[in-house]
Amino acid sequence: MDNNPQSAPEKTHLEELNELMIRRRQELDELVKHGINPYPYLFSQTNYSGEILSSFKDDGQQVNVSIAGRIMSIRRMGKASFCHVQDSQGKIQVYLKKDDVGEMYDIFKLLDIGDIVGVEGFVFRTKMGEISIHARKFEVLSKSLRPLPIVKEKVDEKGNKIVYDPFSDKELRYRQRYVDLVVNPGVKEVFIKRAKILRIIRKYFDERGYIEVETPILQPIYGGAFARPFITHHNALDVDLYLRIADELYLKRLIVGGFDGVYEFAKDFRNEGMDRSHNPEFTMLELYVAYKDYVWMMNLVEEMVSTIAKEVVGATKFKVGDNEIDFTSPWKRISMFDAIMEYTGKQLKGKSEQELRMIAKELKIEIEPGADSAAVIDEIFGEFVEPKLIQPTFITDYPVEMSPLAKKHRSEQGFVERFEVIVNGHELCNAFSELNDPLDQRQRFEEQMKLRVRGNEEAQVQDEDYLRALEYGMPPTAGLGIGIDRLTMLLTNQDSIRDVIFFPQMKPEH
RNA sequence: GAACCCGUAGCUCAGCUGGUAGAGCAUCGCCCUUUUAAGGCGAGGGCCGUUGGUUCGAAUCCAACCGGGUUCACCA
Repeated sequence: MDNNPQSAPEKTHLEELNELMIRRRQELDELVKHGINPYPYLFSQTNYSGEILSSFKDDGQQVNVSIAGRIMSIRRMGKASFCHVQDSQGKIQVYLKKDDVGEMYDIFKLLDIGDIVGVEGFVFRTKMGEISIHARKFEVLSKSLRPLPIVKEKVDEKGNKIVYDPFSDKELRYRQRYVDLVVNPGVKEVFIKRAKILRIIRKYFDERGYIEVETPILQPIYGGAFARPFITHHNALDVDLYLRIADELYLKRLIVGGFDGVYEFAKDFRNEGMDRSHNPEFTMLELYVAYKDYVWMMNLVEEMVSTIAKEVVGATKFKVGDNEIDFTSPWKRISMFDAIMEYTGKQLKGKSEQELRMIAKELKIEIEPGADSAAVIDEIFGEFVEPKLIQPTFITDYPVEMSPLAKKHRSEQGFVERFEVIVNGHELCNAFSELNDPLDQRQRFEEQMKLRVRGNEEAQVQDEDYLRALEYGMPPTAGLGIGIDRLTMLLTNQDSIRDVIFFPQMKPEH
């Protein structure tokens, strides 16, 4: 081994090489000197760790296998060694002895935790009882040049796993998710469940004949939600464009165009604060179905979410944090004002902005001077009701000022046909009977413009093309939006949105 | 945006009544052909987040900045 480097340590883009990294580069050179290609092209793996472990029988029959994966631990004992190799299904122990692999044993000495190898051999059970692969051959498939965090595990007498020195630094875990995924097996599980949730929803909608569509992310006018947008610029057209905050108005244009049901898993972007339940880009599922109303949509949501829970968690009743949540239908349905009445004893129906402000004062809630009555009501609801709603609950019938895209209530003056589902104290989805009266819609936009003048940066912007579409005629339509990240948080029992997004937004590293 | 907490070896952490750095794992050398948090003996490894200040002397005290976490605000 070359122990006197002639030149100063080279640098990567991120940092100077430390001892461990220099060491691994030297081993890489050694491998090449031995005629080994440390980065070959192919390996024909025919088995996976999980499948080998579950199908093993102690019947003396020799079963030959070939696996590929990353070395996660090594125990060297002179002329024989054990290591654990991790593939997509988990880990399996590999036993190598010099008598069996010959010259290659010297190559194995040049390998480290983190290197990717292919192993051929037969399955056996060790004296200590662990099902393992007795290697006859192995191949280097990729030499790792960086030390992986070392996480050790021990299984106690009761079969519980004790983890020593877990890789737990959240900053490193999020910035280097690839490392997190390698050493923290639970992380992968969450994302596999996330994929499963998407698959189930897709299947559920496709079976009903709804069409999955794609609509613009770059929009000349942003709309469909209350939020501040990201702005970007298109050079060739020399126009500013907005990253969408919602795809609602485009999906409804498609309903005008004659689709009876459309949905999109949309990455939306909102230029706002970040916290445990907000990432600047997030995934929203929106669905629009013609000739249906919000009552119909409530039934769909109830059925679909409990179906997802059953398939992903295996039950409709399960623990999320400290709470046991029961998605079994039917869920409670209560109007927004009745819910406020229930939790505060205050009746808000028919109250003016002044009266609402008085009530807020009695409840000791601070209200910003620029707030309109809708904002006051929402503040009261958010403070006193939402956090108390643990079991899935439909909150229905919102004041018209809060919902400029929702249709007027068929019987309650001043309200719209809208519902949200609140679970575990957080909004899970939002839906309404869509406003399809173009004249009413124009008035609602005008109300929003007035709010904007009053200083509300999040008030919605008038979209003339959308109004034109409505003027051609949109059928009665039910619409729904579900936050996929939040749904995933619930079903995987994660309390931070960063744990259900592979690469959450972070400040630049340098 | 605000408050509080944190930043020491590749990883997980100790050291913080100021005297210039420590453990376990990982790494290196020797021994070890069924081990498993393998073991035994020995060794190396640090701009103590950055920049200033106080001091004879700072990982330790102070300030600013950078990054992270938590809570609150915002996100209806």
